[in-house]
Order: sequence, then C-alpha cells, then structure tokens
Amino acid sequence: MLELTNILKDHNLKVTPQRLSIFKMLKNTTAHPSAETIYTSIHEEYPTMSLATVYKTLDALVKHGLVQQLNVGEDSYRYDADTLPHPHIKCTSCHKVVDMYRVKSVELLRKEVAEMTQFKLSHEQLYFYGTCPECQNHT
Amino acid sequence: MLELTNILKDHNLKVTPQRLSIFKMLKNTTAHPSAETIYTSIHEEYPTMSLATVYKTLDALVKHGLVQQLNVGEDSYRYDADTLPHPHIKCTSCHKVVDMYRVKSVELLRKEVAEMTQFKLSHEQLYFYGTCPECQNHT
DNA sequence: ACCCCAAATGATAATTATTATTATATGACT
DNA sequence: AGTCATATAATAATAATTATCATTTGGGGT
Repeated sequence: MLELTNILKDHNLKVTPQRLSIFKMLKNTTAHPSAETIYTSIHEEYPTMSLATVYKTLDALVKHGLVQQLNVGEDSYRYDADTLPHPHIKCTSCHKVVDMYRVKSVELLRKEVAEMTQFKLSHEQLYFYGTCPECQNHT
Repeated sequence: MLELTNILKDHNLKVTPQRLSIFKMLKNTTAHPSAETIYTSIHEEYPTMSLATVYKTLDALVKHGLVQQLNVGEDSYRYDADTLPHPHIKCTSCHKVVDMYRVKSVELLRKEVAEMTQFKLSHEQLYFYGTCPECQNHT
C-alpha cells in the first residue's frame, strides 16, 4: 500500500484513493482484467468512482510503464501489472489468460527477429491460444 | 481470379463480385489493411459496395480460415490473406506491419510453451515492435 | 433458359469500447 | 490554511463493429 503510494509519487502521479485501489487491485490479481471488470470489482468499495476514471488511471499507469495493456483479440483490452515482458497464453474455452515466465527461447526469438528484419526492437507481444489443462479434462 | 473463385466455392461461399474483389485485394498486398482501408481502396471499382459488406466478407473469410485477423494494438483490426502462421513486426514510427517467414525459433518456442503450460496449443499471434531500417535512417 | 430460395448485399440503426468535455473537488506544496 | 495544478464524476462524443431488414442475386434443380 505504502509501496504503491511511493511508486505513484516517484512518477509524479498524484496519489488518490481511486488510483491506489485500481493499482492495488491489478497488483493482487493474475486474471488480467479489463477496464470494465476493474470498474465493477472496485465499485463496491468506491461506489462513486466513474468508469472514465478507471480508463484515465489505466492510461496514466500504462504511459508510466507501471502496467501493460494486453490485446488478446477480444473486444476490449486487458491489463497486467507485471511489466516484465512475458508471453501470455489464453484458453479458448474458459477465456482465462495465463502468464508465462522464464520462457528461454524468447531471447533466441528476439535475436532471430532482429537480425532478420534489421528493425531496432522495442518490445513484443506474444500470445498463444489453446485449451488449458482444466478445460481439456471436463470435456 | 478463377483460383479465388474455386477457393470460395470449395468453402461453400457464394461467389460474388464484392467477395472476389476483397479477396483479390488482400491476396495482392502485404500491407495488412484494415476494413476501412479495404473499403476505400475498392470503392472506386465498386462504388455501391457497403462497408457492412466488407466487414461481413472479412468475417466469412476469417471464419473459413482464408484470411487472418491481426490485432497489433491499433484501434482497428488488420487483415492478412497469408494464413500460414507467421510472426509480424510493426514499425512504431511509420506504422507498417511486416511479415516474417521461416523464423526457426518459433517452433522451439511453441514446444517450450506447450510443455510449460500443458495447454493444447491451437495457434499463436506473435507481434514485435520497433523501428524499421528506413525509419532508423531519416531520423 | 427459367424458377426458386437460401444467402448476400446495401442502407442504416444499434451497440460497445473508449475518449473528450467540463464543472467541481482534491492532493500536495508553501 | 491557501493556492493551484491536477484528478474526479458525470455525461456527451467518437469510432469501430455488429445487427436489422428490405431487396437483390448466385447457383442448383427442373
């Protein structure tokens, strides 16, 4: 909590209860929620908060590199407070999005892409799709 | 042309001039246009065609696996008539999206992801971002 | 070649996610 | 406590996409 306060301060973002609650919510989940989901989840605690505030807060967090925006091919964005670049995998059955860490071949892939294209790489978004172990069982 | 006609027939899609022109346009470009771009580009030849037809045609082509939909993080989708799975790289300066073929480490990455997550993989979307060689020069 | 009908088109309305606007409220610094 | 720049809330506006529905048309059967 105090931690998050300091992070916001370090980025010259005013610390407001709304921002803290959104940031905290994102830090405490691995579910990659959308703006709408964040809004409804926080609505109990902050019934007066506007959806626009959620969007603007997310925008500020993304711009300051404190949160990343995911584009898994749905009708809306999802957000992830883990800003370390990492691939995601989405279950096409239950629609959950799971983080992947320490995927070694990503570094190799980056090198190959950079050499092949001569682009100066800044970042990447790696999305995999399939059926998760749970959904494979209860067919 | 006849080629495309047969492809549509094979998928039980009625062959209409609108569909052929959209499909042909996508087959003859590597620019990954959006629905809007496709619409305006075809509008000269087919001034009566509706934007809704473009969307419905693209939807049909995507559903039949004849075209893939890209989600590079813009406000609209882009389309690619090359359905062979391949990574894309987007220049954050000129916004062009370039195809990458024969990226060997992708297969390795797939294997690693499948083992790590135990998902049954269906497909993936691999997007890289950076500055293209042309944009690196005329800074 | 004509009929038929399911499917496609065109025009437009509706929907949905996101962004802009603006008056009011508030965080943070003196 | 006072000030001011910034954030919030409410709502309007925008933009992409999808739905609706009356009309047209492709293509198989006769």
